[in-house]
Amino acid sequence: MAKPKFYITTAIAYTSRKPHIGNAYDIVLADMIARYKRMMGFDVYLMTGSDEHGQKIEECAAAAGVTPKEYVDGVSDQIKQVWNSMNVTYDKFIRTTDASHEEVVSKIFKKLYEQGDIYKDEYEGKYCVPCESFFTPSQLVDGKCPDCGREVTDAKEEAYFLKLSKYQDKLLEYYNSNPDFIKPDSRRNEMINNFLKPGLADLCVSRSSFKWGVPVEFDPKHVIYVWIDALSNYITGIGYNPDGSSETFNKYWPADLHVIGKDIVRFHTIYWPIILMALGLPLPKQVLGHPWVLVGEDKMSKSKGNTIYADFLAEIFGSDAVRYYLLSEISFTNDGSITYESFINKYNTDLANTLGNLVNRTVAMANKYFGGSVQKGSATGEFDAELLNFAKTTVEQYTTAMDSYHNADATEAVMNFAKRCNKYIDETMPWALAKSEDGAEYLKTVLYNLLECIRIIGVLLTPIIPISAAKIAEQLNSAEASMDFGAVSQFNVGAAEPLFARLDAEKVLGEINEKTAQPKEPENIKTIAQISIEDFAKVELTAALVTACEPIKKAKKLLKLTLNDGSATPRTVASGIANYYKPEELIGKTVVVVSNLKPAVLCGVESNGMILAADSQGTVKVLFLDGVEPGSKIR
RNA sequence: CGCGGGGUAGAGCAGCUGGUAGCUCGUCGGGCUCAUAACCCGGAGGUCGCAGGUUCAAGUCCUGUCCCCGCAACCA
Repeated sequence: MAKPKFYITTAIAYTSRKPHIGNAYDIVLADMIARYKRMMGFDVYLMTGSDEHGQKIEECAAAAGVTPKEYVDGVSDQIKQVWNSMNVTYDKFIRTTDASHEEVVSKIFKKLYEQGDIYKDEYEGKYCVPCESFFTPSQLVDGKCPDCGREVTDAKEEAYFLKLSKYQDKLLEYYNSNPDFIKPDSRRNEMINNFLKPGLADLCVSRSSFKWGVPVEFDPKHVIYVWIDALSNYITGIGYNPDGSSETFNKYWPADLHVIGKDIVRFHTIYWPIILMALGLPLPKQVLGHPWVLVGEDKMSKSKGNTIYADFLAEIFGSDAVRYYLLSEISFTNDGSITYESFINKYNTDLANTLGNLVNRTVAMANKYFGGSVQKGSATGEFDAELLNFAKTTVEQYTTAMDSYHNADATEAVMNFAKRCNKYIDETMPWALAKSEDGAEYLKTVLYNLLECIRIIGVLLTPIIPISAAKIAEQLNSAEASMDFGAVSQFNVGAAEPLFARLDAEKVLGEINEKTAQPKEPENIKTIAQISIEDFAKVELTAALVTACEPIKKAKKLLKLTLNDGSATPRTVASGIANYYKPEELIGKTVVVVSNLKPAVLCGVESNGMILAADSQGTVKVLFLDGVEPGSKIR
């Protein structure tokens, strides 16, 4: 019988910058699953890749002074390099700039258009004439163009839309008949309650505000937007073609699992299935929205300067250690966190002490007492049964956890087993047996039991830490892949080599500090275009006394301020400083207000102007004036 | 406002269908010496956010409430 197939994908990484360890978690997790499935006899196809189109790329490229293509070539290589540093085994790395991908995306778009699932309509938005750009109201900065800061006008632009509404009921049906479609369950509820129940609005699937993308073939001033372009990689990468797909496609589609971050669950469980339904293709069987890797308590971000890169860690600790950390620390539903300290700590306790030391002491004893050659002895002891039972239970727990992608639980089960083995050594005291007259026979049994258990541990760890698992097999001199105790009856072990050397935390942290302490990057003060004095004169700044201040109920970040700006009528201003100031701290103070700012409605409150404040070291400081008459002009 | 997830020993977390509260690290004490100052055992430390309720019995179910984190809508 042919092997059952298993097609698994990761999210494709966006090529705006080098991926951090959170992005790398995606591929590590997928690789672990892929390796596990292969071990369990599946014919696995793992696809990953990079998402390389879009306005942001265009901007990044311009900033770097290269063409978009040159830019994405560079970042795409970086992505591969990071992926490779994690020792992952993908079958294909697709790039959305691959000619084969672009061609099929273009065809998909055309097909959907021709069958009426995509239609042309007008997209209403705000338009900035000098920038020739459209923005949604939420993209605007201060009600103005986010790029140049100039006024925007209401305008319409033609664009293409995908009929999501048409497939909504069908999608809900799919959810209902496939309760495991979205994992974890909480994400599924979120999709149903937040998006499906309220009803889906048709999705705008083209842009004309930038050029870097796949052009709409029959209307080339439009470019196909990320939804159809990026999501389609899962089928184009294995050879889908509306005019006739490849054998690979026919064999592997539908995907058995899309591994993605929790932030993009919506795209994969609503837009993507609908695109597929429109194409008449079967839907993926499951989407796994994994949690995030936080640095300490924070989301990783370049602006916070707390980015940690997988390849950097791998350089210092080795790829297995990084894989181990990610796969044991990030649970199924909750975000995990990483710091260098916790990394070193986990490395020492789990990998060096529990696992490495177990292997080392056992192999050393096998060599010392039996010259490396060990088979089961005829004597047995009181502690054996429990150990063997533990082995069996561990395998069960492990496979259950792995089958449902609970990697942290699986890892923990294996580590507990290693601990149990360490305990067994203390219970049986092999060194004492070696000294006693009649202990030799049982000593043999003890070491045999340990070696078999370690062999199983190695097998179980193969998908998680493949290199170390191979080293274990090498030291035991056994390639047996069975998870059953007793599959090997005779060992001829090699020399004992430490698997993981213990780390001196202080020393390593010091080294890391040295390496990460970069020559201070030129301050990220955004250099925006210079303005003339006339431009500045357009801004009216006025001193104003805060006469009242209260939180805005619906808002989290906003305070509503009532100001005396010297005029007869009180001025109301909303300000996003609720996290930094209490209302009573502001009342009675004099602040600087941009008084000729166009009014805007925020959370139901009309705001007339904005208060000046400084972003400083992650907090916000409002500019206060002392002893200035309300209404005074500021220049 | 809404949606999702949390609030359990010093820190980080498990606790599924209700029945003596567990794990890892840290800490204190003991043991062992095969091993990578590793390994094993034991102690201390929690009124399981708060308040009610159901029950013979509740972190575990119900109601209310407070706080935290994400998503979404607003950081003018």
